[in-house]
Parts: sequence; C-alpha cells; structure tokens
Amino acid sequence: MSETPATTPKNFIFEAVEEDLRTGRFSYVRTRFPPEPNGYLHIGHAKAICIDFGVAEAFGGECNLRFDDTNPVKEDVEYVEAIKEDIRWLGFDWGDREYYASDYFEQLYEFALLLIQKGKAYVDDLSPEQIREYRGTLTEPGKESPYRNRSVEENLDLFRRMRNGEFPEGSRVLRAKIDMTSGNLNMRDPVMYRIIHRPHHRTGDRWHIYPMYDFAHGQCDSIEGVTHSLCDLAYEDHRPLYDWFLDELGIFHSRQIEFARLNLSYTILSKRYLKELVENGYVSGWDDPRMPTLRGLRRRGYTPEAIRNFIEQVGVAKNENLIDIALLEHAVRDDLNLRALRVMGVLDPVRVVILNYPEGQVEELEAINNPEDPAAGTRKVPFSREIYIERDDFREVPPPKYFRLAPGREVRLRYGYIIKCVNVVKNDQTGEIEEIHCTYDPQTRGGYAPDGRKVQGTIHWVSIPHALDAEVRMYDRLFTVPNPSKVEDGKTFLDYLNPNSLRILSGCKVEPSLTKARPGDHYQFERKGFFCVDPDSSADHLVFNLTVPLRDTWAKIEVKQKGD
RNA sequence: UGGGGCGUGGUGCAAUGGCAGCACACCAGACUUUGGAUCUGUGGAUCUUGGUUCGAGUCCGAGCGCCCCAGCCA
Repeated sequence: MSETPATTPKNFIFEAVEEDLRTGRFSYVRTRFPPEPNGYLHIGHAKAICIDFGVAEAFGGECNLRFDDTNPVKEDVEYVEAIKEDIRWLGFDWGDREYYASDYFEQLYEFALLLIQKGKAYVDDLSPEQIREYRGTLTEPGKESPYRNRSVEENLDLFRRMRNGEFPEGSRVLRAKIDMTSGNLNMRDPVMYRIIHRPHHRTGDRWHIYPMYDFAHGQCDSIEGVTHSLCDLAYEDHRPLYDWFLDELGIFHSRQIEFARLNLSYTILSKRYLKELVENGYVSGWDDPRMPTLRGLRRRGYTPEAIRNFIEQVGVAKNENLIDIALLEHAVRDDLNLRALRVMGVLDPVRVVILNYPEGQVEELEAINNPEDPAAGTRKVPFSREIYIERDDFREVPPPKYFRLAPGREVRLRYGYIIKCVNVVKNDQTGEIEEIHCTYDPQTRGGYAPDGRKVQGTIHWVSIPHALDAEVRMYDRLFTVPNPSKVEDGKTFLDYLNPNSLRILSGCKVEPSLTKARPGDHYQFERKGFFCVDPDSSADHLVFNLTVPLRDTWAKIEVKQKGD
C-alpha cells in the first residue's frame, strides 16, 4: 500500500487499523456502514459514513452497506431506498455489496443452536418485567433466572417451537448464559432472540423470532469478513459481549472500535426528536431545509463536498463534542464561493427612479458570473430608468460608517452607474419610503468613475420592467440555544424552537437571467447569500432557499453601534 | 457502594518524553465595483495535586469533573 500522509487523515482509528495490518491481525481492511432502515440519514450519519468508507478507501479496502433490519416492528422498505440515495448523493459507492442482517437470519439461527448445544444459551420463560427485576441495578448484581439451567434438549425444543410461532410474543426469549453478577449489565444474560409475530419487510412471515442487535451485529460482521466494525461510543459497553459471541462461536473475529458521535450546536441529531418535529408539524417534513437530515441539507443547498469537508475538519476522537454550526456554514460558503454563479436579487425592494435617465431606454450591461472563476464568463443585465434596490441600502439619516445611499450621497450600482439621491417620496399616511429619486452620472457606465473619484458603496439592483418575481425562504437555525438536548427541568427541546427559523419573503425581485434557474441550482445573490432553487419552484413561480448568508460586516458594525 | 469512557484556547482536532500547533469563532488592519472573497496581524489552552526525568500535555500515584449503561430498541 502506498503512503499518502498528506491526504490520509490521522486519527486513532487509522492508527489502530495501521497497527492491525502491521502486526498481521488482519491482512486486508473491510468496514461496513450499518443503518437501521427506520428513519432518514442525518449529518451525524454522514460522519459515520465518511469514517466507514474513508477508512476502507485509505487502506485499499472496501466498505459494505448493511441494513440492520432485525426489528420488523420499527423498520420499513420506505427508508431503504432513501438511505441508499443519500449515501450515493454524499459521494460513496458500495458497489454490489448491499447486504441485510435479515440475509443472515438462517445462519444466525444456526449460531444460536450452537450456543444452546454448548450450554451457553437458554430459553427463559420470565416475563419482561421479571427479566428486568432479575437483572439487578447498576450497583446491585442480578439474580439467575429459574429457567437458566434447563437441559440442552429442552432448550433446543423450546427454541425450535419459538421459531415455529407456537408461543405468544413476550412469553419467552433466548438468552445467553454469561454472568448475572457482572458489573457490565450487557453481560447479565442478554436476550438473543425475542418472539415477534409481525411480517418483516424482507423475510415476510418466515420468522416468528428475531435476533437482538447484540446477537446479530458481530456475527454479521464476521460473516462478511468485516475487519473493523466502527461504531458509536454508546457501544463501548457492548464490546465485551460482541467479543464473547464471536469467541464462543469460534468464528472470524472482527474488531469493534468506537468513536464519538457528532453533535451540532443549535440543532438536534436524535432520530426520535427529529421524528417528533416532522410528525407534529414543526417542520414540513424530513426534507425541510431546516432539518439536519441529508435530504434537508440538500434541499437547503448544501453540497456533498461541503459536508464531506466539514466532516473532515471536525476530526475523529472519543471526546464528547458539540461542534459549532458556524463550522458547517463555513464549509458550505467555502465550497459555494468557488462554484455558485453570482446574480442580483432584491429581497426587500424599494423603487428608485433615475430622473435624468431617458425614459424607455434600456442598456445591456456586462456582469461577471463568478469572480472566483473566470471560466464562468459574463452575462448581460438590463438597466433602465426605474430599478429596485434593497430597502436597507437607503437611509434617510445614515449612521456613521454607512456607505450606502442617503440623501445627497452617491453610491455605485453594481456593473451599472454611479447614482446620487436627490429626493425621497414618502407615503402620507404611513411615512414609509415609497420611492427614491436619483440622478445618474452618464460618465460612469459599468461603475467606473473616469475622474477617479472614490465611491465607497456598491449596491445591487434589478431593473423594474425586467424583474422577475420570486419567493425567497429565509432560514435560520432551528433552535435558540446551543444545546437543545440539554434543557432546564420541566422543559423539552420543543421549548427552544426558534420561532423565526423560517421567514417567507414573497415580493422579491430577481434579474431576468434567472428564468433558466432549475431546482437544485446554486446561486449567490450578491451581497446577500447563497441560495438554492427549491423543488417547489416553477417557471411562473420562482422559489429560492437561503442556504447560508454571506458574512455581513456592516451588520456587525451596526450591532456594535447600537450597543454603544 | 457497580461497569465503561473522556478531560488541551470560546468550539473542534493535533502534538506518540524535546519550542503547545491547525481550523472555525472572536478582535484589529490591508485590499475591494459583493461591507463577499482574499491577505496580514493580536489575544487566548494542557482539570487539580504529588512524583519520575536534564526535560512531562504525554509516563507513574492520588484526587476532581463530565458523559454512557438497568429495551424482549439499535
């Protein structure tokens, strides 16, 4: 294997894998990404995906996709396709290695039989409540079940009949016979199989018993020849059990390594909570652009590259973490800055009339599509006597350091002319500014001042007769606190929902080149932010989602001024 | 009074006994036809405490703090 230290991320997992190869514990590398098909993938999963596929790739190995479908009560095919789609979108390929834990049900059953024969597993008739009581507590040892010492023959017979569906749900389970006094609760005779009379999305009604995670995962890894089974810290306590099953069965022994899951500030990454948001209508669905799901991020305008870069920057360790969402936002700005075409869009329009500009005249001005990418070329933008500008780009009483338009002041219209405000027309009743009257300097076409005079401010604009109407959905973080999963007593994460996480702007005006915008296209509205065309968008009703705003230095200055 | 894990600037990750570094954030400045981008710079960290060592974030002892585990969920 060739060394690529510059591109190979260095973390404790890579080091462990490297060591395993060096010491000969394994001669190849194979990992797996094991989603349960009971929900949609979120950015936390993206971390796991990047690690699972990344480790395999770095060592010339492969990563299997294996659906962990051992519980027909919770799982559904609906999620399988969505999960595959999201992984592909993120940019990973599992080739033809698409597996299901349910593919191995027969083999797992044989494994169970083997353990029963070895006297290492037994059928228990205790009720779920009794099992809990017998388990003991964190500080007190458990008690052995009265059914623990059944004969091998009786266990075999009972277990076969469990499989045949002869017993009601909850009446019996198969348990491993380990140690009811272990300090690790997972070792106190864990349940291996439970009875569930429910059709499975892949095996139909063939089974009446289903293996628990602990009895399935390690053996599936083993069957697939997975060398490194990378998972969440939560499974650290399960590793002794993972190892125990593999050792007792005497089969290929994968190595489980745990790392800390991703936590993101101002959001939640718990499947249960996300589901609650969707089901109770706090968001419009799993793909709501405010959701940290991959579908949500995609619709919001995040790119796979941005997400992968973000994950790489976050690193891999075992520390509990809360990643600043600003890092994610930085990653997407960084990526979009290089590729998004620039356009002009006025979100909160106010009319400007250029008094000395000939009525009916239209000029096609040249605008650069992307200053970061000369290959993106230029386009023509129509200019006329009446234009829209951003309401906030005009102040009757300009505060200090305000560079934009104000009575008697000049400002440059991007790629247009330098204009000067000469008058303001206000609504008699409301006092709201309805129209701003300006004059333009014909010598400044394109925005250049031949006399070399400095014009500090440059603002965006859209020609009124040529403007396209658009709806713009402005998104903000979903929660008002950095860590919504850690709440005050008596409150829930729902109490911290940001009421302003979505603001719909309906009267927006955008330049005519946007007629060719298609759902999924990324744009930068100059001076405002990166936007993405929503799937709801159509030719006669453009809809844009704010992906992330541009850094806004003026907003900072203004906040500071107000604080003084 | 059980078992497992983790403690490095505001956040995250490095430093594998030898000058505590990188990214994001923050602050200041330069540049600017996006108050964007870019560039430069400042400030700021090894949980505590003893020890080993020429030298400790790293090794050893003691303590403290935080997280996870009592599903027939994964």
